[in-house]
Amino acid sequence: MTAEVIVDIARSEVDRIFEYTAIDGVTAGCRVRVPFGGRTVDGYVMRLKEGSDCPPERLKPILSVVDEALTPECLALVRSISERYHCPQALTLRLFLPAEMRRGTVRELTRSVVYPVAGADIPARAKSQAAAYAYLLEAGSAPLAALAARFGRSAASALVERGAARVQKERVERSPYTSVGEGAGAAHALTPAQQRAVSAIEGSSKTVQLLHGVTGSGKTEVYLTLIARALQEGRTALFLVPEISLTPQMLRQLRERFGSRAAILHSGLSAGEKFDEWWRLRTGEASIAVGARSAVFAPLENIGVIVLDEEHDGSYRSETAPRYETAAIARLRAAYNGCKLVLGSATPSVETYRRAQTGEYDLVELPERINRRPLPDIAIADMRREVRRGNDSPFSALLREELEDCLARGNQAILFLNRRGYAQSVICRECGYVAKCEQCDVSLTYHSEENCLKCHYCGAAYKMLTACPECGGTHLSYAGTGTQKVVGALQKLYPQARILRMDADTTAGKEGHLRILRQFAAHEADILVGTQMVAKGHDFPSVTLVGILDADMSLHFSDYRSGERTFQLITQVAGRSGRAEEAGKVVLQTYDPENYILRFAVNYDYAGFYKHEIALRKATAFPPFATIVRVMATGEEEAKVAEVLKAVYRALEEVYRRDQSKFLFFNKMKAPVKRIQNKFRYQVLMRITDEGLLPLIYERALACRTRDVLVYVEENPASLS
DNA sequence: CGCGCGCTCGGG
DNA sequence: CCGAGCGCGCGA
Repeated sequence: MTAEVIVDIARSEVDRIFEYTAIDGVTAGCRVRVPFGGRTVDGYVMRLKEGSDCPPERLKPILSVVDEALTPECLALVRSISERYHCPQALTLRLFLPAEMRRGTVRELTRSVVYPVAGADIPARAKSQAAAYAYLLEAGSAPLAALAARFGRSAASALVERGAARVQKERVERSPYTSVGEGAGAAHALTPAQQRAVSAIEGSSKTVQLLHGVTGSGKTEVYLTLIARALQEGRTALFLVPEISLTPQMLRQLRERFGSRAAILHSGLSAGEKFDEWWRLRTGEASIAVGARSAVFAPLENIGVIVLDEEHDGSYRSETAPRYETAAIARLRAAYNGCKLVLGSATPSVETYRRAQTGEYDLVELPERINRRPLPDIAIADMRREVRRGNDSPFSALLREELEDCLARGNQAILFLNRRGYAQSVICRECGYVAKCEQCDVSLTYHSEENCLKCHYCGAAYKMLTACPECGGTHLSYAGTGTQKVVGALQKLYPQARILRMDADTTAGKEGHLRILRQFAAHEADILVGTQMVAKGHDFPSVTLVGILDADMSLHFSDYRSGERTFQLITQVAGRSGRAEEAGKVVLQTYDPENYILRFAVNYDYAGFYKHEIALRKATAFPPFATIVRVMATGEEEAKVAEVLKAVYRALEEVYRRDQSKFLFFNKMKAPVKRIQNKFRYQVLMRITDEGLLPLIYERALACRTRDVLVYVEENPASLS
C-alpha cells in the first residue's frame, strides 16, 4: 500500500502529495513521521492506495504513526480551503489540530490501572496480597496508586510481579469545569416568538439562516434549543462565539444544560486542558464544541447544527494566513454535514444582511425583547455646544447629570471610549514635534499610570519626555482623551465613586478581563470605564446608565465600514443599560449630532440604517458591490520592499490593462502606516467589480515573494492602516 | 523548511 | 589554489 502524504512544512514549494509505503496501522487521517529531504518530519496521510505514481527506488517507508487526528471531513475540505485562501495545505491542516498537539508539548495524562489475572494462586501467608487480589477481582480494576494506598506499596507491586495482576497505562481527562453541575439545568420554556424562530429555522429549505434579534430578545435560548434538538437526533453541534463572550456565566449555562457533552475550546484553558477537550470531541465523548474563531475547525463528525453568534464581530476573521472567515468555513462544514448554519446578530453586517435580502440566506426575526422591556432611551449630547459653553471636560452636562442621578440611586454606570492610555499623542507646542515610535511609523500614546509613552502597534514603551528632543521646548501638550484620562477626570468629579477601568492595559493575562467583569458584576465598583471590550454581551443587572463618550471616533475612520461599525458599537454598548427591572438610559456624545448613522442608532432602526447604507455602498461601488484588494509587501529593508512592490505592481498592471473596466481603482503606494515593528510596508490597492480576477491577482502577486520580502493579499481588509 | 550543492569571492 | 559564504533546487 502507498500513502499519499502532505508533509507538515508550510511552504508552497512542498505543497503537494509525497508518496510513502504504508506500514501497519496507517490509515487516512493519520499523522505520521516520514523521512523528508534528509531529515524526519511530521506528515498527514490524505489517502491510501494500491500502486504508486513515482519510481519505486525513490519511495521510502513511513517511519511511525503518531495518531489518528484528522476526520474524513477534514481530509475532504483541506484542498478547497487551501485553494480558496491560497495557502499551503499544511497550513490548513494545522487549523484542524490544537496547536499544543502539533508542538508535541502536551503529553496525554496517563495513570497506571491494575487489572486482576484470573485464577492466580496467592500463598496464604501473603495476607495483604490476597486481600488486594480479592479486592481487584471484586472491583474489576483499580488505579495502581489507590491499590498501593490501601494495601501497601509492596503488596501491590508483588501482586503484579507474581503475575496475579497486570498494569496498564490509561488516558485520564483533565476536566476543566468539574465544579460546575452536570447537565442538571432544564430547558427554559420558549416564548412564542422564540418558538416561531426555532420552527422557521428548522423548516427552512436553505442552509444558512440569519437570526436577526434585538439585544435581549433571547437568541441564546433559540441556539440552545437547536443544539439540544441536534443532540436528540444523535448528531453533534458547533457553537461559535466571539472570544470575549466566553464568560464564566456563558460556560456555566452550557454546562448546566449539556453537562460534559459540551467541550469548550478557548484560550483561557491550559494547554493540557485544551488538548483534552479537543480529544473528547475527536473520540465522540463530547458532542458540542463551543469556542471562538478557531473552534470552527473542531473535530466533530455528523454535525446537526452550527451556530455562529454575533455574526458581525470582527474577531471572526483571521488576520494571519490563512486569512479565513469563520462563517465561510462554517458554511462549508454545514454543506458537508447537511446541516443548518445559524448566524445570529442584533446588528448583522451589511454583507450578511444583503444575502438575507437577496434570498441566499433565510431571514428569521426576533423583533421583541423578552418581557417586552423597552430598549434604553438614547439621548444625544451635542459636544459642539458644550465647547461653546466652555466645557472642555470629556463629559457633557447631560452625562454628568445622569451620572449623579445614577450614583445617587446606588446603580452602576458604564462609560465607553474607544481609546486606551491617557492621551493619544504628545505634541511640542513650540515646534510641532510629535513623539513617534522608533520601530513603527505612528505617534506614541501617553500612559499616565506608568508615566511613559507606549506604541499601540508594537507595544514598545518609552520614558516620558521632559522636553522636546527637537527644539528643547518644555511646553508639551496632550492631544486626544483616553480611558486613563477619563478615569482621572471622573475621580476628581466624584471622589467617593469607585471606578474600574477595562482596556487592553488592565486586562493583561488570559483571564484579565474576566477578573474586571467579575468585580463589576459583584458591584465592587460604581463606574466601569472601558474600550470596546465593554460592549460585548455581559449582563450587569444594576447598570442603568451607559455613556458613549466619543461616538464620532469610529465614524470618521476613513474606511467604508466605519458607519456600519459605529452603528453596531452604539447598539451594543446601549444594550448594556437597563437589563433588569429598572429602565436604562444612554447618553451619546458627539460633535456631529445630525449624522444619519447616529440618527438610526438612537432609534434602534436597523432596517433604516441598512437601507441607507446599502444604497450608499451601491452608489459609491463599495462592498458588497465591489471587492477591495490589497497586496502588501513587507520586510526589514525598505529598498527591497519597494523593489518587490514594484514587481507586484508591474505583474498586476498587465491584468489591469487587459481588464480595465473591471477595476474601479488601481494604485501602488506606501501603506498609511509605513512601518510596523521595523518592517516597511508598501502596497498595491485595488477595487474590482469582478471576483473572477482574484485567482490571477493572487497568483501574480504571490509569485513576487522573495526570501526577505513577504507578499500577501487581503480581500476587503478590516483595516487599511 | 532546512540541507547540500555549486558558484563566487577573498585570502594565502 | 583552497575554504567560507550564499543563492538555489530539492525532498517521495
